[in-house]
Amino acid sequence: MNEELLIGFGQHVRTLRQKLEISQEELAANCGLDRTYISGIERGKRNVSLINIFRLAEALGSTPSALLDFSFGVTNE
Amino acid sequence: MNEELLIGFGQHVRTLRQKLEISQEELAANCGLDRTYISGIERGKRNVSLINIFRLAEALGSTPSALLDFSFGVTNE
DNA sequence: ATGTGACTAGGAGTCCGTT
DNA sequence: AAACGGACTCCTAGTCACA
Repeated sequence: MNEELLIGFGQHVRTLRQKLEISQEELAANCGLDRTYISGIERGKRNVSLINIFRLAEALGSTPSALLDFSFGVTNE
Repeated sequence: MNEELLIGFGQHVRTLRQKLEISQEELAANCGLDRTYISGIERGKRNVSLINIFRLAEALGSTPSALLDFSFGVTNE
């Protein structure tokens, strides 16, 4: 299911952010996005688009490719 | 700039599709998207969202991570 | 410092067609 | 087979007040 995918992505973003020991607010500032938007992403409520994936990756000191490299419960048949 | 990013992504999609020797129409059918939408993506006119990146990756016999692993002219900065 | 619901504008994505 | 356009629906980007 798609929901799982967004949640998996969000958790991955959160993990990377916490590794940097920065708040959602700081991350938001670093990539020019809104704090509540970051919150929505980490909770899997947002279907982020390509451009914002690149922005996030940069702000997280990672790469877009690495940002999509996560496992998620493939409830999908 | 963002435009370069979308174009880079689009070219990468096109390359992968041509390796499979399938048409845009076939790719569209394989990932449940519209033919004209695929065309737009390959031309760098579309800012694809996360869920569709995953769908494209699957239909291309690749991974989302690999799909974002391309270089693009960083006209940025 | 974060979660959440609601909101508008604009873009994602579809469907018709022509070149 | 693919580029491109118009018109359409619905969702995402981005922001707000508030829990």
